[in-house]
Amino acid sequence: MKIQKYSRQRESIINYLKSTKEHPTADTVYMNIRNIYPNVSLGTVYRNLNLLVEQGDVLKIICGDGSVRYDGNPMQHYHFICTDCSSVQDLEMPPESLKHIDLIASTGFEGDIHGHTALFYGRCFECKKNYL
Amino acid sequence: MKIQKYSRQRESIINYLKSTKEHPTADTVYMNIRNIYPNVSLGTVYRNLNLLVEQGDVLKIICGDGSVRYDGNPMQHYHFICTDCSSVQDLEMPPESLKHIDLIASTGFEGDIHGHTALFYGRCFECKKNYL
DNA sequence: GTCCTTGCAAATAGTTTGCAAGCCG
DNA sequence: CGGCTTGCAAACTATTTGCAAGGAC
Repeated sequence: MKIQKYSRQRESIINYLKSTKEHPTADTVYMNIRNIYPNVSLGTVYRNLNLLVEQGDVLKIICGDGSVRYDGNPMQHYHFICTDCSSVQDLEMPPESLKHIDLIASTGFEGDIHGHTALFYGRCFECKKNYL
Repeated sequence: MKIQKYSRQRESIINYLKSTKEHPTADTVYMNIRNIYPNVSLGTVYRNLNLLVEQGDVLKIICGDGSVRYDGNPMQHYHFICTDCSSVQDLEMPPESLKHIDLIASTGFEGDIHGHTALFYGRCFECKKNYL
């Protein structure tokens, strides 16, 4: 891990990410940080997001359509994305509850499987209400 | 499904995709089609890939890093990506062997889960040899 | 003072689109 | 012929990077 100095922009980014459950995009982070530091640049936001992801302080979520979102909770957990409103939500399931699928995937495969990524989709609670 | 006319470029793209297990990127498809039709444009390749994916003739694979690859086998199946050489390989496991994880993910979640995407990673058979 | 970090702008990668010409049916 | 498809180039989106000025320690 390389030497790193304090920066209020970085602090502000991580604070914002830890304060929300929205799983914002880089651009949404940028919009929010600009409320506090109006001169912050998008480049700075990207540089810090990459840094935080590298350090393991923030998760980078690649959604099913290739778009990218960030999560201030670095603990391993699974995500759900609503096919109606595109919101990304955390799932409560314990992370180890899917550990066995690596073994299932290994059957008949000659390489070594070390892990997986998974993303669940469907209709979220809010959108479900519109279908009554 | 809209009216569609034959085009040798499209035919050539689907033939190429069905002939390989490499899971090529759009650019790799372009390179290969250019061997047959040197004047084909990248725009045409993208237009046809999107069309084929829409029609369900081809799968679009979003890799863990957000890069995109295409698969000429449209049957549902899971993929493995090697963390050493980045190759993408098909897994033999029956697609229904993971159907139960949607139920696991549903516990404690108020929305409806309709499905999931999953991608396995590790070291492929070829790369494994280099570690003996 | 050193050198990490920033703002700005330009550069890049991947993909899409407008348009006139070309090809299928 | 009508209209889907193409090649070409320009446009676009998301992200990265070079550089001189600013800030942390």
